[in-house]
This record gives sequence, structure tokens and C-alpha cells, in this order.
Amino acid sequence: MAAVLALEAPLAKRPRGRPRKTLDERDEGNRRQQLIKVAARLFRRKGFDATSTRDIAAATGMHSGSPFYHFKSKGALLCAVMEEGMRAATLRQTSVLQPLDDPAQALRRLIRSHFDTLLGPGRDFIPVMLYESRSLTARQRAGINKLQREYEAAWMPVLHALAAAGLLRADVNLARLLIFGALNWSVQWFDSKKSASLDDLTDAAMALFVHGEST
Amino acid sequence: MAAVLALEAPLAKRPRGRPRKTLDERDEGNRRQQLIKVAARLFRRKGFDATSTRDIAAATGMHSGSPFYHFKSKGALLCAVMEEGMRAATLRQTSVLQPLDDPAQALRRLIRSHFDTLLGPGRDFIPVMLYESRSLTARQRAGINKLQREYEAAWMPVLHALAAAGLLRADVNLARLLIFGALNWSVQWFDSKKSASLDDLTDAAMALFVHGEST
DNA sequence: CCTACCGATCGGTAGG
DNA sequence: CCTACCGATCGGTAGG
Repeated sequence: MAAVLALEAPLAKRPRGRPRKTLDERDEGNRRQQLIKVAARLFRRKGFDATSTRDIAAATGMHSGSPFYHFKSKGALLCAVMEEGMRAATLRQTSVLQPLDDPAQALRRLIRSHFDTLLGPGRDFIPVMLYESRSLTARQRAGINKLQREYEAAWMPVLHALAAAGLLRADVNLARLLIFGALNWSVQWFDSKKSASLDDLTDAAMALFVHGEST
Repeated sequence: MAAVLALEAPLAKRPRGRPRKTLDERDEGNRRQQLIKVAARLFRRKGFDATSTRDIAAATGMHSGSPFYHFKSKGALLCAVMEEGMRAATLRQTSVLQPLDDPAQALRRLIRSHFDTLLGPGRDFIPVMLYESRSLTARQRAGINKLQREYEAAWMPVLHALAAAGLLRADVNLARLLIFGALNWSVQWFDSKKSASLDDLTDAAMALFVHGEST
């Protein structure tokens, strides 16, 4: 009898709060990841300041105070979103580089991977990072900047090689800033339901930046 | 006696509120412009949501409710900032185009003027427009978009001419979006105290985008 | 343009 | 992770 009660207790306790996802999805320990994912979507759609921790809690199926069990502040949650985004972006970028590529091919892969990071389905993390860094503390921002520098480091040898071959004009550091700007700005206007694909964007960027006969 | 009182009354009334600028600067009717300018600076530094109407009032030397005498809502003030920015930017751009320019020269002037609009001293209006449009109502955004389309219209014949001459590769519409991205993103990283000048940036952008021997 | 104020909302916490 | 709550702040308004 006691054994039966113990087995059934979790089920009996469940419907205390508001509607929950199925038990399969609860999967204790993943609530933190759920919060990060939900927060990223809301931060992107409405902005950090305009998103309340209550919004995030409700969209995750929690009550208003519960996000603070997982994160010590709203800002810490924002920082976690950005860290998770940079972790995934760096992984994606590393997986795409191939040792035998010539510089133009390498740049093409980097650009295509970056567009994927910015515009691929369900990718809210990096857009949030690009537009909400102002809400980080100085210490948090320093941490994110470090991840960004590591990410950008992979581009520099490629850009230098292109410049040496005469395929990229302009000061390499300014070129890097301008190129990242051109790519990053796409989160403002890209519409996946319109005609251009990520491959189209990559072709256009290569044609615009890389000089010479064809690429 | 009555005449004397009438003449002095405005002076006698002045010190009722908090510290004011000199009488010369008050200049009734310019308070609205002052609000727009102060709001632009604060919106840019802290973001729209993180700036309170009390911040704006205090920085203009008003009390907390007074901005609402000039603007019916905080959002209307934001919209006024953007309209004022676009008005100045379009004026600046129009004044710079010369009928005898070849396409590359024309693009150079457009880019230089755009950097001036984005990064020149005291230019907070357009950066606010670029990063706070999400806070506009749909109707306000439609109005701002119209001004932006008019501004961008001047670029299209230039880009088409460059494409026809083989100096600009890539689809012209995508090129326009990528180029504006490269330029607009500079508000994120440009530091007027560092080495590069607006002319340096213009040179780098031209070298990056415009193909051919030299420009 | 100021004074005095309102209702709403927010981030965060104690205690369980 | 929920309950119940706090202090602070905010956009906006009436009435002058």
C-alpha cells in the first residue's frame, strides 16, 4: 500500500499549478534550457526591457517567481542566452572549415555559416546578442566580447590571404568590420518567406566583397 | 506703476521651478526642439524603454509631467526624433549630389554623407531610428519607412549605373541591403577618438564594394 | 508648464 | 518550483 502511494504520488501532485506540458517534456534539469530558449524568442521579438520575467515564466509554464530559482537575475538570463548563442555559432563555424579550401572558398563557407547562425530557423540567440548587449553589466559584456573575438579570429587569416592575392581591397580590419556589418544587418530585413535563400545571400555577399573574375 | 509691474512680471516669476537655462535659451517655442534633442541623446545612450520621461524632463530642465504638454505620449516623442533625423539626413544627402559626377564619384559622396549622418558629432537621431523602430506603432513605422524609402531612392540609379559598368557585382537590391548594413553597423563600433576618420571609412567602403582598377 | 496624484507593472525575495 | 508579497518606478492625467 505504501509502495503504491509512493509510485502514484508524482502523478497525484501534478495539477497544482497552471497547465503543464506533458510529463515527458518536463524532464527535470532541462527547465533551465527551456527558459533560455523561451527568453531568447521573447527578447528578440519584444526586446529585453519590454519583456517581463513574468512573460518568460508564463511562456515556459512556470509561475512568476520561478525563473529566479534558475537564474539570479533577469540580466543573468540574458547573458546565458548570448553565451548559448555564441557556443552554438562557434561550433557551427568550426565544423564547416575545411583544410584544403582556397581563401575564397573558406570565406564563402564562413559567410554561409554566419548567415545560418543569424537567419536559420529558430535562431534567436545571436540577434539578441547583437541588439541587447547594452543591457549587460560591464563584466558580462567583457565575457561575451571574448567569445566574439574568438569567433572572429577564424576570419582574419582568410581575409589576409584574400588581401594578399588582391581579391580583397581595403584595410583588412576595416573590411572585417564592414563585412560583419553587412551580414549582421540582415537580421533587420531578411524574410525567410521571401524569395532570396541563404545561398542567394551568400552568393551576393561574395560577389560584392571579393574582386576578380568570378568566385 | 502698472506699466513697471507689467514689464518686470516675467522676471519676477521665473525662479519658481528648478534651475533653468538663461532666458536667452528658453526662447519659448524651442522647448519642443530641446525635448527632441535631449530625448535623442538619452534614447541612444540607454535605449527607449530604459529612458523614462522623467529622465528626459529633468535633462531638459522641466518637471516630470511637462513633456506631455508638448508630446501626447513617449512614443510620439520617439517618432519625432526619427522624423527630425530623416529630415536632416535627406537634406544633407541632397545637398551633396552633383549632376556631373560619374557613378563611382556619386557613390562616394552618398557613402560619405551617410557616414556623416550616422557618425558626425552630436548625431543621435538616426542611430535611434535604426535601433528603436520596434517601439513605434504600426502607423508610425509606416511613416518612417516612407522617409527611408525616399532617402534610399537616390542610391538606386547610382548602383544600377555601377552594375551596368561592371563595377558592382551582385544583384543590385541585395547589394543595396548589404551596403547599407555595412555602413549602418558602424554605429556599433565607430569611435571618433580612434584613428580612422570618416574619410578613411569612406575609402575602405569604396575599395571593398567597387570593383575595377582603382576608385 | 507645474503640482499632485493614480493605476499598473516590474524585478526580486522569503518561506515553504 | 509555488505563494504571497514588497518597494520602486513608470507613463500619463486633471486641474490649475
